[in-house]
Amino acid sequence: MPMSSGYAAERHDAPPHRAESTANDDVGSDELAVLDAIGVTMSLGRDKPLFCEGDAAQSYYKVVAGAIRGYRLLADGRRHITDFFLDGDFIGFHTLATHAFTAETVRDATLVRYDRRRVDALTARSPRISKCLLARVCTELSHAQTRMLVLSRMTARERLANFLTRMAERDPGADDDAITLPMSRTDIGDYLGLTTETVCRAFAQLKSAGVIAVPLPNRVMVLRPETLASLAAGA
Amino acid sequence: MPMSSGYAAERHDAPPHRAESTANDDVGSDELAVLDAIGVTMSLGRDKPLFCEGDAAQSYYKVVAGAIRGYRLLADGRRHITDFFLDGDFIGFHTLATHAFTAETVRDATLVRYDRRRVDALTARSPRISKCLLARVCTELSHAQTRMLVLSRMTARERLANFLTRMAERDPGADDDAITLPMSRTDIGDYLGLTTETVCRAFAQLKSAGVIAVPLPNRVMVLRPETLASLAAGA
DNA sequence: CGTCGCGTTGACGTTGATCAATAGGCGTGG
DNA sequence: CCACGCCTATTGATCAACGTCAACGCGACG
Repeated sequence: MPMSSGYAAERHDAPPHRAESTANDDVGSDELAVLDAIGVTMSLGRDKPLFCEGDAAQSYYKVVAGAIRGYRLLADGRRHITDFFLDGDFIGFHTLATHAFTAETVRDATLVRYDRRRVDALTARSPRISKCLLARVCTELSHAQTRMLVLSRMTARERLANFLTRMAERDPGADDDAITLPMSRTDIGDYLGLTTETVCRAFAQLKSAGVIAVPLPNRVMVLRPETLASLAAGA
Repeated sequence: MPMSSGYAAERHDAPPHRAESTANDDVGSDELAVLDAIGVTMSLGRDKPLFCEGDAAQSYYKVVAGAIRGYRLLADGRRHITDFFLDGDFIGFHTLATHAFTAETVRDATLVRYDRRRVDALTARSPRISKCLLARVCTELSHAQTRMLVLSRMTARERLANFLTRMAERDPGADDDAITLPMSRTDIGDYLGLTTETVCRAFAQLKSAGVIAVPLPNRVMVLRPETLASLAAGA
């Protein structure tokens, strides 16, 4: 029976990013070092496309600064944001012939771009790197399964709590209880399967319950981490 | 702009299973052949566990006959079925140290069980196999992203249409328009993020619209494939 | 023949979506 | 510096989809 306490919904998701410093096998940093020789740095303004769903994959990316959203659309415009990519995250490394989602900047961003052929040549030759790559994709798959549980079975409040918890884990802020959100309420809604208004109301509920404070729309202070965590886990 | 016609929601998901015969690189069948030497066949009755979420992963499986559900639970019992595994599907091959979900039989099933260490030894030595494995996991990830879009943005009717379309693709039945559903309405609901009752009503809607016929609860005839497909794509 | 499990349908409640209006920040131009 | 316009966030009122609770049908099985 899967009944561990605490942050149940995430307990199989080792932080998929910034794992370089803590991974039990230290392959991550090696991968990084090798890739750095290939990468080219670039900058983009807000809402600029990196690539489109269905495009032939020619490059991989790493986020240096800023934020990227990856999303899919239905024919009538309904959108789901698959994931946000923040500082240090890799984009598109698990790609078959074509990209599975569209990626664009949420705000001004600096990225490193890697030529796909050169990376693939490296990974094909090194079992070490390809093992690391496989582990990353597996982690992402586990994360996607967690997100499916969130999207299919959690209330708006729980989804937002889950999102905030995850952002807190990823946020570089020194404080564990202060989160900076680079994306809009609409983006958060499309990430959580909700509308902008419902996201706002969920924020309002968490505020009035004293769980968080929101001094600025993109700034969240966590006042009661345990309450937030148990909401995030669906308890 | 990702705007291709037809089955939009799935257009990046090459059939993740039974791809052995049609894959552009024929690595899949080789992987199969090598593994067959390791596997041990076993049979199970209905609702029997294969492994639990969080268990240390000791075996991988392939479904020979029957159906398996993989699911996750929230603390209060809310369930989401991550995926169904049908004839020919592999289970658990993309696993880190522990299983990311619980797996159990939906009905009587025959499986092949592979010792994890022996498989890992094989894959570690063969770039060919590990490349195939990576491709499979990437395909599954793309599929999971499609499911997130379905769960977050589609109506009950569209979700069911999507599910039926996918089952029709996977179903071994000679007829393209006859689907056998091995799982209960509750299972379908937990797969689609709906309740049993809503699944029933969605079936009723598709029936009264003349899109499908349901001579038996577990038997679905597709009367208007185009209508079903456009619903499944969210058009 | 009775019971059990599952599917189905109906009545009603609740959550979140939709539609609409207001507020607030921020940049631009007067 | 202030006025204006634009964009995003927020709040309110209403609506619809889906969930909940309950009853019933029906086949399987003892």
